[in-house]
Amino acid sequence: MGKIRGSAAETVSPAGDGFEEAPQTPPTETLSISQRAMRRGADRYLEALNPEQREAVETLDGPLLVLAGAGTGKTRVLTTRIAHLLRLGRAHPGQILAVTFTNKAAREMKQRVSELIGGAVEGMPWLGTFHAIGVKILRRHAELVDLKPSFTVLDTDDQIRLIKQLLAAENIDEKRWPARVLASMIDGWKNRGLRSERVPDGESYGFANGKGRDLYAAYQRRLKDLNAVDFGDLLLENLRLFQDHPDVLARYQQRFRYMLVDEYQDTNVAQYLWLRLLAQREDGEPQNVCCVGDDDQSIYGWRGAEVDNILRFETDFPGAKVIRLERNYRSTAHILGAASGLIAHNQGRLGKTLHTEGDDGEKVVVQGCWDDEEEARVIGEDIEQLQRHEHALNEIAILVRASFQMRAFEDRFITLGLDYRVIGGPRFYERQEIRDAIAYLDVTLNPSNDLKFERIVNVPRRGLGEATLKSLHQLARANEIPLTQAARLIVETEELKPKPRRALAGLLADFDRWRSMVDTMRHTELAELILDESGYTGMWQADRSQQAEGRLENLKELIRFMEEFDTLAGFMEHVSLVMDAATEEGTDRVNLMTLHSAKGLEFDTVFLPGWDEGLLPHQRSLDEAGRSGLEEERRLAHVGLTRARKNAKITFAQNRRNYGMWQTAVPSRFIDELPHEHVQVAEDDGLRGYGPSRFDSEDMFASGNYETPGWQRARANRQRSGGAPRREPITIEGTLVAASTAEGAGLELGQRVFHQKFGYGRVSAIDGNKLTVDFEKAGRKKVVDSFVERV
DNA sequence: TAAGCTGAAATTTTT
DNA sequence: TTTCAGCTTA
Repeated sequence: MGKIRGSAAETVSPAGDGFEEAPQTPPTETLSISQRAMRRGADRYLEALNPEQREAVETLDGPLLVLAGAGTGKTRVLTTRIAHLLRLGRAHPGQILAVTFTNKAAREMKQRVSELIGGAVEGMPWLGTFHAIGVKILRRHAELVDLKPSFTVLDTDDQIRLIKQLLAAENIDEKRWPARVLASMIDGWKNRGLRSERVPDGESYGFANGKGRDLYAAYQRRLKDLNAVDFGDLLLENLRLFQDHPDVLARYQQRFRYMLVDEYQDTNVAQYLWLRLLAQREDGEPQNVCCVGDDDQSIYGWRGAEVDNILRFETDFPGAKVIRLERNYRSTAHILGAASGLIAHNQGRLGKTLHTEGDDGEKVVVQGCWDDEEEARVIGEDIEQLQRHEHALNEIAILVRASFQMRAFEDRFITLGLDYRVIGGPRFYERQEIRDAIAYLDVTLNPSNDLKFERIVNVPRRGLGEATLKSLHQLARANEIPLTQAARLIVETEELKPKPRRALAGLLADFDRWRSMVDTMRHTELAELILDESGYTGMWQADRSQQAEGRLENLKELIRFMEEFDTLAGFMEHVSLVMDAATEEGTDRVNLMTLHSAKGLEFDTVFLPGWDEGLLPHQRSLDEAGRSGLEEERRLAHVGLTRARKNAKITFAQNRRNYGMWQTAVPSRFIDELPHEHVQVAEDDGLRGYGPSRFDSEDMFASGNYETPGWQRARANRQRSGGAPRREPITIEGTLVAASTAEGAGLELGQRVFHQKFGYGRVSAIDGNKLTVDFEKAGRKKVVDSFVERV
């Protein structure tokens, strides 16, 4: 994982080592002896802040919005503020509510607070993600919302499986109305704080001709039956709890004397409502709520985040103070200038002007490429160049808009032997083997968890297929009992054939045995035993596919992770909410990730490939959300640029393969929105022109309309290597040893081919690497083999 | 039950 | 083009 760095002004020593007396503190008599003793540590941490940061830390009463631009020390303000509250004795750790979006952010905040206050205060119980805090509150009052305190939190897989069952029960064609579509609709409604009865008609009609709302309601009923909630419910049920039980709400309002919210621009409606309920005090006490965010970094609108929440803050919280952090400690003036100039094109923003006192640095480089392969090649070469100048690979990142872009880079880096790591992707907990393992553990503890039982009943294969499961379901539904119980009954009957019957009985006996060991055996050992005896480990050991080894490794990692908990139940409680991908650090590698997952990170050098119209901004964003979509894409571009400390390079490709079809791409409009004074257009150094580019000009540029600006640029930058796409020229340490020939490319007379300019056609003559092709639309043309693809 | 086939879809991702 | 899910066939 790329390191999250603090701002450049990271010079604070852990508080507690200073001797200065605090300049302004509350009356000493209100503090305990230990607090007074702690206070001798003084306010050195405040002196390390700039005036705006300091104001944000010291404005303790009333609503406060801190607009913290990229690299302006946002996390430091939040953590210092918490430390300050504690140091002044304004609140006990248990009276501060601090919410983040990710576990990572929560962990980091804990870490930094405890560094600031010298580790003297035990962990803050109410510092965590919205969801983690939501679970905590919900467990305490579960009965008030028709749940048992032991409720389980469903993951996405379980959700889908459950919805599939509902659709089947309603005889809804899953092809036309896929379960995942309904799942994401329900998710969207929950993000907006909507319970089924309040789903608007129009939206209800969006699924299965008006069954949307009813299915949502049925889904919720099933959840209650299962004593389960999904992620969205964690907040929604909190809202219900607070709304229906004002006394409970009042207790939390009084408890949380100070509230802090990180990444406020990412909050959705439900989270916003939740915060408002907690902050809205009727007893006349001030609403000490401090939200920190940056409207220019709001990039999660598509999953329910409402930029409006941050834009509306002053209306929502009358008398709110707004403090802008605009002093950037991260990037050079050129990078900042480019980013600021770009984001200034957005309309709906509160407006900030980032500035730095640092060097101008290098201008942002822009370079056009022929296609994505060349893009990868150019960037690969740049990286090798940087490497020769001892630039750490860890400090280089390639930020792409969509993950399919990564492939070209991975291919290239593998050929170059350049170490890289991919950040993001499927998270640890989401991996199949991890979910399977957890399902085994879950059923061991909780035999009535039907969804988990179904998941693993035939993994590894035990001959318990569709037919068996169907009988089980029938019996379970008829008697309203969990599947495992139905299984117990059914093995006593003649209903199943001997084979499945024996298999099922065996599995039940296994679970019983494992369950009997829960209290006596160490939970990590038990987990290993279960995975072993169930045949699950064996299944992957027998699997000779490439990924099998990694999966076994992940299972071991899971056991290691369990060590951090005392009991199996304790582990299960947290596993769905608090398990991140374990990213190795340590080795020096180039970082490859999406723009989304780059938020919050920073690197010396950042490459931003794929600034093509349609990719960034993404076409789908434009289609679905119009101007606000465009603005979110622009913010994404802005996030990308502001990740760079020293160097940023933007590239675009003139040809991109979209689902197999070559398409001519146009440079992103964002490129032309960058201020000229901060940008340098890369010149072709002529060194890269190997391969067919030496001799294909006569064909490529002799005829036809090649005078468009795009083609002119393409010509200026032409560095195409030999070989049809996906077929690298054979090189030994960069020396071309075998250029493509028509024969080598497997072309023969009559072969149907595709050309990005002329379309489809058939080869009518071959002369070395030059082909004569009869194109279906463009007629007979002479082209170089490397410009066509076999189809 | 399991491999092979066919057709549709194809951003971004956290909890 | 690739991937993946669901369906068909051995």
